[in-house]
Amino acid sequence: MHQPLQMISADRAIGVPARARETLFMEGEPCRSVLELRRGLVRAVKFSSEGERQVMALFFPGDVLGLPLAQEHRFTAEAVSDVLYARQSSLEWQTGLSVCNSPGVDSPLRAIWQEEKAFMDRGLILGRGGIMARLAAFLGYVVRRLPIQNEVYDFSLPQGDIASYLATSPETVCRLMRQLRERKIIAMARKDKLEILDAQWLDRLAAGESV
Amino acid sequence: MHQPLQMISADRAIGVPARARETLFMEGEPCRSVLELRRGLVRAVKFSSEGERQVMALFFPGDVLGLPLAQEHRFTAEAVSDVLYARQSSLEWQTGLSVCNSPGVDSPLRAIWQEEKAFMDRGLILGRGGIMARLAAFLGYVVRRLPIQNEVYDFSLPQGDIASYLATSPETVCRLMRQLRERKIIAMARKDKLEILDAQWLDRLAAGESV
DNA sequence: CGATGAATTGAGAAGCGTCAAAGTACGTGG
DNA sequence: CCACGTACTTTGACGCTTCTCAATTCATCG
Repeated sequence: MHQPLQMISADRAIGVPARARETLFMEGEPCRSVLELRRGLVRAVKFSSEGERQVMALFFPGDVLGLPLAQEHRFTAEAVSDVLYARQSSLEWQTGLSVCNSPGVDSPLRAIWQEEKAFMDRGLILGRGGIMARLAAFLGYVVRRLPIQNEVYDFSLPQGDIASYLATSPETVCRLMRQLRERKIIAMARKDKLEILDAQWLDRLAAGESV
Repeated sequence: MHQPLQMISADRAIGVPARARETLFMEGEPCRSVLELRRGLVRAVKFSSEGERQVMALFFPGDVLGLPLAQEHRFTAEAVSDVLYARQSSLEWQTGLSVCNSPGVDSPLRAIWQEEKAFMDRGLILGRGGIMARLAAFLGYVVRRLPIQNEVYDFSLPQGDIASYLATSPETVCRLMRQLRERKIIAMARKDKLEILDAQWLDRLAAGESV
């Protein structure tokens, strides 16, 4: 199932590869290393006490995840698509904390904030009334973080994950996406290609206007 | 409106008082001090880009909030009830970071994680289907963090705040709370006193069983 | 070329939001 | 001490949104 990675050293620059749906680290596991995502999407997953699975956050190229704020990882990280990432030892990272009391903070604190923000962003999105508002806000959010290639975004994110992230059902996600397509607000030439045709309209939907 | 606080020094031990609904710090304001809550409840509020208000997290006695992960505060902190808190200079706190690379981590990192967790907990609650599940999970959560006095919790939290936290309407919160009272799952002798009569049942509701 | 998981679509029912109005608690000022 | 204003809670009625279930089509991979 999960193809074993060959742990070639000296890929600090290039990055370690992982296949779609592979688990990068698991909740509860001791924090051994910090990951910096280079390519692809990673989802943070948590299981509520009753065992229900939830996508709590998404991480994009450039993001750092798995910071050792506690002894153990606070969530499970899974590759959504095929990814490339770099690893750093947690201890190494922690020693980096000592050197950051300079006023120009571009330090580990920034990384912590960036990781935390991913979770807070979901809260902000889930707080909206109406699933269309959530979806529109979500698309706006994702698009701001996704690498763009001539107007088209690489959107290889299963609708099941979107549904879980938005706390709704896959069917609803599908129907609302179709609406957005029919109204020419977005376009999807392929299932994994996203284009925003009318960003303003999307914003208005995110604001809760039914239009 | 906001009674000016007299900034008596040497209340590091006792704590500074603030009245209900007072703003402790505002989003965007530069991080000057870190707060440690001693008594009462504080809510973290954010305004979505369209100006809609959201309660993103709650802080309980013992919690630390306002950590300078960035230059500016990432949310607005408001006293829900009358509160007592201690202040520490942000710079002082930051220098504390340097001294924490020991393995026994009971350091600033723990405080960061605790603050972040408040936001993540909301995400976990909002992820559930059915508002009753959310409310039940919320009550279970709150109760685990609230100081108890012989079986009865001090629950001075307006339903409007609960509604905002749960991303629902105040009316729905009211109706569901009444259901819980009628089913003898909770009891509220007064509006600000909460008692859990059947914790197991509450858990089942939180798990999504309609029962 | 089948097999597996994801996306799609429809129909029906229930949950929940909205609007409107009245009731309650609490602090403030006369 | 009472009257009033403000903020919060409660309740009802109505209708849309969204979930659930089920069936079909579509993609991807072996």
